[in-house]
Amino acid sequence: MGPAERYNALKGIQDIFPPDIYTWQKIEKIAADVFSVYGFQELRAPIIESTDIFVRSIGETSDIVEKEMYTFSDKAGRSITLRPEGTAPVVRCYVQNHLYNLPFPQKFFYSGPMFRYERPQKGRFRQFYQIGVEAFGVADPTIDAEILSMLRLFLDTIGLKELTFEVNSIGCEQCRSGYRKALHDFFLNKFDNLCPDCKRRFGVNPLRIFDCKVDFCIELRKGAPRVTDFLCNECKEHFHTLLLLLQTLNIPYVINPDMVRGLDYYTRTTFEVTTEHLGAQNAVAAGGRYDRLVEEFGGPPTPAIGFAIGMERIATLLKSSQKQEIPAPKVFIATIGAPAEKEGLVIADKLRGQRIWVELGYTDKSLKSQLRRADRLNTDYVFIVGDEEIQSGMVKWKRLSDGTQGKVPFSSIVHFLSGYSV
RNA sequence: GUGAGUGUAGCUCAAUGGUUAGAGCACUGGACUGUGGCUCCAGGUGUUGGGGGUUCAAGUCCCCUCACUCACCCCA
Repeated sequence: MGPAERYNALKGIQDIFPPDIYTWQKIEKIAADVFSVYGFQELRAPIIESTDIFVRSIGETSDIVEKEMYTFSDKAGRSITLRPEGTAPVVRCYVQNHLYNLPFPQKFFYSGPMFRYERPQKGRFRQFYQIGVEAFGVADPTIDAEILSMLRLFLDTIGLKELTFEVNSIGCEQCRSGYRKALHDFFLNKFDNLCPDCKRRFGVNPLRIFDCKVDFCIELRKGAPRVTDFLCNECKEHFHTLLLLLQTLNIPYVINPDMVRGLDYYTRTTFEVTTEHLGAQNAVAAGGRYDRLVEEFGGPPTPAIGFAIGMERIATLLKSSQKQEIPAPKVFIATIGAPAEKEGLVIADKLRGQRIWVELGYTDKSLKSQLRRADRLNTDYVFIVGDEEIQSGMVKWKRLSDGTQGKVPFSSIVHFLSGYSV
């Protein structure tokens, strides 16, 4: 690239602008509309936090903390991190501001950029946007079902199809210690045959061996104990009730006993919504329960559940499946000559005062080119103002959809367009 | 961090190692001097990502570098 193009956005970080921005606005609007009928209220947490907020919640051995965080020192030498996910800041905010004293249950949604230092690929960026929700205070699986119902309503409203809801339960800490031991015993005598990645996983988090796609690892893990077989009675009951509720709500789901989450704070319910149309990064939304996290942040024991939606991934799916809706001006004022240009500006001012979108033609362009521009903007009405119109006090109008035209007194333009005002 | 692929006009892409690197779309103007879409005509842009090498000759082959893309890893 030449000298004029030397400055580029950082790797894996993209600009969003028209026409794509309209897809993003649509996603945000539908999310806010849908979430609000479930009683979720917006919460804005900062995008930078003390590093240990993420280290302690996500887990020191997680990939995110080990190698993906944007961490740096501020001028006082404090370790600061750009948030790699949204839940930890919300929980910090919840505890710090004693939001558990708000009317129960407390339900929040948020949206904004997250940052992970990863190699970019399809559907994966270093700065990416999530819309997330968190519900605090309810242990009952009813709210798990509500959350999934809310996610379904959002995805339905936005118009996405061919999605799979995968659910699982990874139990509480008690179930998992028993399971971890059983898993350890199972893989111990197979250790030498595991792939290098899985050998590492064995020591760090044996659950992730289930994520491996290497053929002989898939073979080796056949017959391995499943976390669902190790659930305690309470967790088992919780999971079964959730599944019944999902059936009651006609939410089709697939139990994926291999689904493990990359963040350590999850307990019991985990879920993921996936698609076949996004390449390797196939999750459009994911979440789960985190019943211990509030307590770990110094708050009262508070069960909680949430999920996050990947905005880029939703936008990508929408762009390939739906025609992009681009807003168009209602009025274009084409003018001929300087006096007319001045008159056009006055008319435009009046219409804009009525909240009507008006574009101006500017007289350094021919009438033809002004009309062409009006057409490309997909304008509804063109007003033509020249010497004749100023003489007669009548402005010419033309409706571009069918080419009909007529005249209207300058003073009646707002009335003429009355159907278009707010 | 690892691997593979791709870099040519604003965009999508052509060009056997051989003259002055082309086409479509888009943009601007004209045919129609005050009327858009359809048609026709005209117009402009490139250090072929950058650097080095091989060759009589490199967009094309080789090396380095940068960028992008996809995949692994991991995840939204």
